Amino acid sequence: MLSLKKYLTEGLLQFTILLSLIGVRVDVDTYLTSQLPPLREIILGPSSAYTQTQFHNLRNTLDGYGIHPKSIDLDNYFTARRLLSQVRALDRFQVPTTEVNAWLVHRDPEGSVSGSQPSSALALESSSGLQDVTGPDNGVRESETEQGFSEDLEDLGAVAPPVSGDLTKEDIDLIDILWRQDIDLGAGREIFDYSHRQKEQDVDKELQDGAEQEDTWPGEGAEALARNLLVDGETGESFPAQFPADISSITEAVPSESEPPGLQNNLLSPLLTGTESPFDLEQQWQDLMSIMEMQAMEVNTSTSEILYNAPPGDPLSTNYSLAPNTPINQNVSLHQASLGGCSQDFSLFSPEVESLPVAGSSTLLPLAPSNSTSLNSTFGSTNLAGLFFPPQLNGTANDTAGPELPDPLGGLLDEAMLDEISLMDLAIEEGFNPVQASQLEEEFDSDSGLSLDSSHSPSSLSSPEGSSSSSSSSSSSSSSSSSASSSASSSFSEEGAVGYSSDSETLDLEEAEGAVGYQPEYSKFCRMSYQDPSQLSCLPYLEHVGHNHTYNMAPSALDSADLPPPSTVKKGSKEKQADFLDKQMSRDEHRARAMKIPFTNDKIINLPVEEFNELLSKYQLSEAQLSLIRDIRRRGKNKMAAQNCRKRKLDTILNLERDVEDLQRDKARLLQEKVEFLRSLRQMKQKVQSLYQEVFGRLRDENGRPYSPSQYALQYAGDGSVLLIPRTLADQQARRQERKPKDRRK
DNA sequence: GACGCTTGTCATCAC
DNA sequence: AAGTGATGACAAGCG
Repeated sequence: MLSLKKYLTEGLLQFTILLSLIGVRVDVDTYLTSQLPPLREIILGPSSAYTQTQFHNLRNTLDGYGIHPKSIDLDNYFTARRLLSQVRALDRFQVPTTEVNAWLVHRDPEGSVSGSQPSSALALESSSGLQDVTGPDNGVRESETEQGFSEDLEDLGAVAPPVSGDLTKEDIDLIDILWRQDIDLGAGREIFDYSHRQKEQDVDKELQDGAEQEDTWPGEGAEALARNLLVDGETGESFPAQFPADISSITEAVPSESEPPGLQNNLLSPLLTGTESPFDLEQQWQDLMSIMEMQAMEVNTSTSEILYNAPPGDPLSTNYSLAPNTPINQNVSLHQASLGGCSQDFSLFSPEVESLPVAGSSTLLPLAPSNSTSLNSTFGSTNLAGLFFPPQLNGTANDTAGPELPDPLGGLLDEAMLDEISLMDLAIEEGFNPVQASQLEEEFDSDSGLSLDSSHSPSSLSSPEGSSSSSSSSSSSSSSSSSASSSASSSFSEEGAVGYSSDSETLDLEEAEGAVGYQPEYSKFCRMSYQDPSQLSCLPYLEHVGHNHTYNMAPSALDSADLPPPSTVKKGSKEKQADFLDKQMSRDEHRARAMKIPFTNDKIINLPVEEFNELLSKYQLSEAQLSLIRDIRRRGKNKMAAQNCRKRKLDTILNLERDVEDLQRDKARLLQEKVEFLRSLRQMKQKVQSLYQEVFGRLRDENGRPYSPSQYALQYAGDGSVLLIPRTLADQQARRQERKPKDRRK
């Protein structure tokens, strides 16, 4: 029951706070279901701050500082509050440039070529990809680099503005507004959902239309070959184009004339699979990507400039575009495929080209959601094969041609890609990618504070008040002093709960001042005074001037009984001072004086039980006196406990606020990562498409005529072979394969 | 005088 | 069982 109650109270409280801070639309369930312990703790967490026991444990076990959790560090306390406004100022969608730099550093290794070659970012790919492919003489690395660059530009809208092209200005504005709201509220993927759902519907329609278009496509090759073999138009040699199992290239075609055209094990090329689901997925991605791109550019100018606008400095896109490109020039070759030097003709009969207003040079356009039916459907399966099977130029004039077909591994990769995609979407929707969890921790190591409790944040470990410590950077003095004081609090008698043995200083002070107040409080106020304008609080006799509203109200009864009215006695300065001091005394102090308690309230409150009892035994005290002493002790301890409790509450709120900020930062970062992933994916698809077109266009039948794209399609088998099969058969297989992932998801 | 904030205090629970 | 801490609730005081 206890744990349940705590869960309810703490969980609800924190949950509510989170919701209020981050926005109603926060999908807390995702965090709850998230397998990140810190997140769970944020919501349900054994609340470090509210659950004292676990709070202690966390401190002791995780912090390693051994600071007593109950110690009140008013330095941190007030520092945190003072800096709260500053922290709030940061509570907005921000992707610090440092983060971007971090990405660059992290991703450099991935795309070493791209990262190290700033100029590459500017390269345009567009149609150059095909040109590069057709030009075997081109330097492998250079050509590929340029290709990747051109793709980048195309991605940016120069060649193929996929989604933005469909959006009207009003749409863009609306999206932008929604996006801003999303950012402010810390939520908003609904926006994307909504948008891409609409897009999805549109895409479905388009897909259907496109399918019809494709069906009615006039076939140039005319006769439907019963064979799925590649035939050299010149030699008449039939052969199946084969890809090496290692996926890295299209190996020499293995002559297998006996191979029936309908090898069911062969998987349809992503280019040829004209099914809806992949298309939808692709469409959604592109929609989302375009939206986020616009958003990213507006939300974070610097980031957007780095990521999108500055071609030379676009490390991400460069990386992604180049990485796949690098391997492109290897091993891929369709031997025996009759090129006939008509590599440029393929665009004329290529279904993709014809069906789409995209020429061979503008192969990127097919990606436009509006009309890229065949392409979208083909690439719809989101095949990353391009990464692994980049187009390669063989260097040899003929066979190379190099064309690599979209995906040698065909459906295998398609499924894998679907999984990957789903995982990515899931991660993004949930705000966290399990795979990136560790990365997130690294990125936000110091200030991440993904966890609710300060104990998770190294920076917050330095002191009981994680928030204050985390924000202590603004005032180094405060941080140092606070941490030092908190760490030393156990040795001092400042914290009544911690150090009961009141030091001589306290006693002296009290004796000098006539048992005024509690030394612990004086120490606290003095410590906080360095940043508090009212440094007078350092002076014990001024403590209550501005803060204590209760103790300066001396009980009239007691006062009258014990202390003569000021007006009736001397009216000298001493009397005024005494009167002033009296007003500074707490009610309990007045009572103690009235009852002639022989020792100070501080002793009464802060002495350990044993010493306290020993002290009582030394005096002959009446029952009333004993009762008062016990009440004073109880109230005094409770007073400090209340202070601790309130401080913990504030800390908890501050920590939650910081956590929200961190989560928002993470979300923004993940969204940008997603944008980059989508961008690279689109580039790869474009590349694969162009390669497919090129390969297909170079194929010739026995008569030396090109195959009709409407009637034939290239198909990839699991063993890496590439087959030319009738389009109808390819479509059937494509549909079949698309059902698999769907079913599997269910 | 109402209002918000701070602080102290009480009651209660849990350890 | 007593002592103590934690915490919600309330009240008083102040600006």
